Amino acid sequence: MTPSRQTSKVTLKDVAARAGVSISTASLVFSGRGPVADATAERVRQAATDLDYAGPDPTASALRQGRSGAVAVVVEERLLHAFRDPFALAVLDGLAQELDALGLSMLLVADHGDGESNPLAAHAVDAAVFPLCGRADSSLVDHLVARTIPIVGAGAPAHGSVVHVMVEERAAQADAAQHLVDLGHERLAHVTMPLAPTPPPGPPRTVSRGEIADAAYADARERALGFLDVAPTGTIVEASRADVAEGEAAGRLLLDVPAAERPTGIVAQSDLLAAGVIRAAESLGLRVPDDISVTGFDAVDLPWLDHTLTTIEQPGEAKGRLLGNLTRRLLAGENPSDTPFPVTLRLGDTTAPAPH
Amino acid sequence: MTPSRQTSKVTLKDVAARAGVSISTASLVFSGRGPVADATAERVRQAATDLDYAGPDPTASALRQGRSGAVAVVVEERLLHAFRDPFALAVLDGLAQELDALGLSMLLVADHGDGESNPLAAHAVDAAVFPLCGRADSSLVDHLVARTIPIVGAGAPAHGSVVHVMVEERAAQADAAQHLVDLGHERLAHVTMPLAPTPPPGPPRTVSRGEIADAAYADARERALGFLDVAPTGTIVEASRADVAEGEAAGRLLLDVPAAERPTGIVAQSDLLAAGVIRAAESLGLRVPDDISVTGFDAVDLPWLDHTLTTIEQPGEAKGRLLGNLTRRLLAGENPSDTPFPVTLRLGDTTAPAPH
DNA sequence: GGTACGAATCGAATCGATTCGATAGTCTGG
DNA sequence: CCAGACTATCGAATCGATTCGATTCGTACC
Repeated sequence: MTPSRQTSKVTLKDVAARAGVSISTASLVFSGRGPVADATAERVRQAATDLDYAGPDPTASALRQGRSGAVAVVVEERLLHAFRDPFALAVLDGLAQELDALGLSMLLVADHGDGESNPLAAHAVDAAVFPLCGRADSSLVDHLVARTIPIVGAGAPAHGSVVHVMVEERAAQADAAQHLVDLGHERLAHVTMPLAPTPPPGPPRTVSRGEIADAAYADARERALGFLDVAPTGTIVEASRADVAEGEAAGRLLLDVPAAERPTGIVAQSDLLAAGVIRAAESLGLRVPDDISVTGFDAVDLPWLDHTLTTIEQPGEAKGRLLGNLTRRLLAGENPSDTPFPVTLRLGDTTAPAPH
Repeated sequence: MTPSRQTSKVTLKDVAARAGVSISTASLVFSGRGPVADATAERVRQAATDLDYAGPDPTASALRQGRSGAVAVVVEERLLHAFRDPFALAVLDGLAQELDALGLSMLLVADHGDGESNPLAAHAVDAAVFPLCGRADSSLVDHLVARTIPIVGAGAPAHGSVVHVMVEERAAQADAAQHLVDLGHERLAHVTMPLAPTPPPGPPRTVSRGEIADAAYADARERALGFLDVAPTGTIVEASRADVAEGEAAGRLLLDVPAAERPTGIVAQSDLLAAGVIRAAESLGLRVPDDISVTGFDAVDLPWLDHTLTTIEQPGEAKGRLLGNLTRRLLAGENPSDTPFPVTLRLGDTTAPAPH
């Protein structure tokens, strides 16, 4: 219904013809790369306007130049779950800022894990980023390596060609546990994020040391090991998702028991899980931190939570920017190495000396 | 440091040469489009394996076929803010599901609004989606139209070439307000989302009828008009962001006044804002719904909220899928028209008869 | 006045595939 | 035994730009 539907696409050739110059000259006008007389440039621009030319075709340009201006951002789960955690969102945001400044766009790619469909085979990208710690191996990596596309990751996938931003998950989580021990807590428990891509559905469940060691997700595994370093006899419960509802369920599982068996300190692997645990505690009539101490991980902003969590401070936006930086350097031909990303324990009001 | 860095990229030509067939035959093997003898196909595949060929170059393929397999998903703000609302995330997720099924990927594009840099000029996309209601006009639209790229939107941008999913914002919000009137409430107030891309920073503020009429964001404007249809004398407050913190600030502004002036019913334009208002009320010692009734919009899942909001039910995932469907039909050459998306009032426990 | 130089422009090769029409070879049936 | 149908393969054109080396032209300098 538009007044004049263009019958065929306008190309640089058409513009050049109308301006009375060669295609190469017209190209120079748009790329601004070569010396072009002002008058000529103006004629070309006028012709482009007349013909409604929208600029050089990005595909053709990409083919010739060998770069597409897009970076694949790979997430494992459905977007809904991947970005429900404010921490993931912060990382994405930081990454977006950095890439934006480089004129790169993000191609959101879901890695379903079935080696079958390869969502990347059909797309031209200049680099790939795995911004969230996922499973240790991804079939996508082999493909990317074969295409000689640089890869940046946040702890996963584990592969020699992936440049990583590395967090000392184990030590950090041990710090949180040690903090509780220092406060006199003796019965500690731990709530993990999912240990594998498809955790057993249903309510949170207690997991064994062996299951920890075999966990497919490195971040969950390392944090659990850090907890065990400090509290070797502590109970460990796996949430099937790292969100408030699962955290609350895990909290109820741990806390809805006779007082003598009840842990007094709970180390959660994420702030959302910690918030859930706190909700569980309070709904059972237990006060935080008087009766129960709780720690989180990430230090995200939860305006609806009436506590300041004791947690591991991990600035997500900065992490995302760092990922972006590594991407830039790889694209510039540099050879950056894995980069540590420091995190620290932040004291809040959800931990206090053990009761009694 | 990889053992054998390929000196030059492997192309279809190399594979064809090694397999002893023509380029065209090799192409047929990968696209599976033409009749190829099993033995030949096998030889080609073997050659590809030998040479570490990662499949046809997506850029070249895109150029020849005229489609890139990517869809631009345009959001206005920084990603961090755009997807902080679970509703936005749900829409994105539904859209992702639908596009995934079509073999399309999402190119996340931030529309900064400055007509200067055009993030889309450099990228090949087959369609563009504006999944969240944003400002009425975007300079990107003209560019997309010139490139004859189909566009789908959720209420914005307003342009003849954009196919929309349409929500009766005004009527829906009026329903919520009417519900409060039916319960006997006489002093009503309204908390709006930002009315324009860059709302005055600082705390929420009361806005005039004129500012409503001039609002750049159609959804905020229409909802406010719906509120006014029912409560022409109600107070209206604009939040500078649609999140819990701003909702709480707006709530305090409205409720921290002498009881005689205090509204007994507050209609918020989003669930997050409503949750914030509830927090403000409770921190002032007011009970919801006994003292104050509050309504939201969207019916998102807020596991941390100890209420079931009375709200407008707007299934975000379904909305996203609908956007995906329209995209599919446009790409298939169909000519779909704007599609209504029904929303309904859902009663929860945050509204009750007016006190006294 | 002729040569050398720089600026502006152009022609043609190239990026790496897809696809159409042509050709060679195989099989069926009358 | 040959016309007709069908299968497998190939050559060449094409998608729409970018870019390198060559060409043209005017000017400055000796």
